[in-house]
Amino acid sequence: MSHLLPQSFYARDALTVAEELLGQHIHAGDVVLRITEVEAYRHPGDSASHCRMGRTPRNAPMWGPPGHAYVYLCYGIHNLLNFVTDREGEGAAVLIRSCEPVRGLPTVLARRRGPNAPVLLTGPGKVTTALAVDLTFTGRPLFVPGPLEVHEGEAPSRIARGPRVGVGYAELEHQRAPWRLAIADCPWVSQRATLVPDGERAARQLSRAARAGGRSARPARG
DNA sequence: ACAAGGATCCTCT
DNA sequence: GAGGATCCTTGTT
Repeated sequence: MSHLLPQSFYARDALTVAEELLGQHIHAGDVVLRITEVEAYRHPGDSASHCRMGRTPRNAPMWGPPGHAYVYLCYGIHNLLNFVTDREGEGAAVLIRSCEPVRGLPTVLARRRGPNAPVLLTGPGKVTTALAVDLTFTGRPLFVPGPLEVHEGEAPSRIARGPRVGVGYAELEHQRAPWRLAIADCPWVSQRATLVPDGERAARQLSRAARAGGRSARPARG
């Protein structure tokens, strides 16, 4: 028996919700996926967010009450799944980027085209394909019984952070913000090279300084 | 009404 | 590592 996350879970800052979404389970029909990688799109003033231009018909769910899905079409091809956070009237959400299969693997494989193996669920377009989530899911609540639910899963032992992917159009500050979060040392994560596990940033700076012969280490990035 | 470009994925070199 | 697929949203004329 698993437990639906309440709407209050989502009624917080997107970065906090993103962190706590890692390890939780998405239920859609017979498929259950464990969330392994997310990105926070924050309110206010996040120039990488779809809400950067204010309220529009497409991003309306992001401004609505928390705990609802926001699904949009990316590059004319992929449906990307977000969970709305913060309060009604604030445009913020968490993008679900990667998952680990928990149940319904045959269904997931049947929905998939292309190679399987480690890239099966690493990337936001693949997650929606596996869940059969499309644009009709936008605005739907996640905290009541229905076709798309989020349940309590297993919290990760360690988290890694890095810059968000594909936001080159944003201001530098928001390109670099470490608002992509993933379960550390988890194979079900995309673009792992740019992620740093919590607690290792200081260690990396030290070793970099050592390699540079103790001379001027460059200032930390981000 | 028009043009531009995108929170990606896959294939091929 | 580069490019094409593919179409909707958005801002501009």
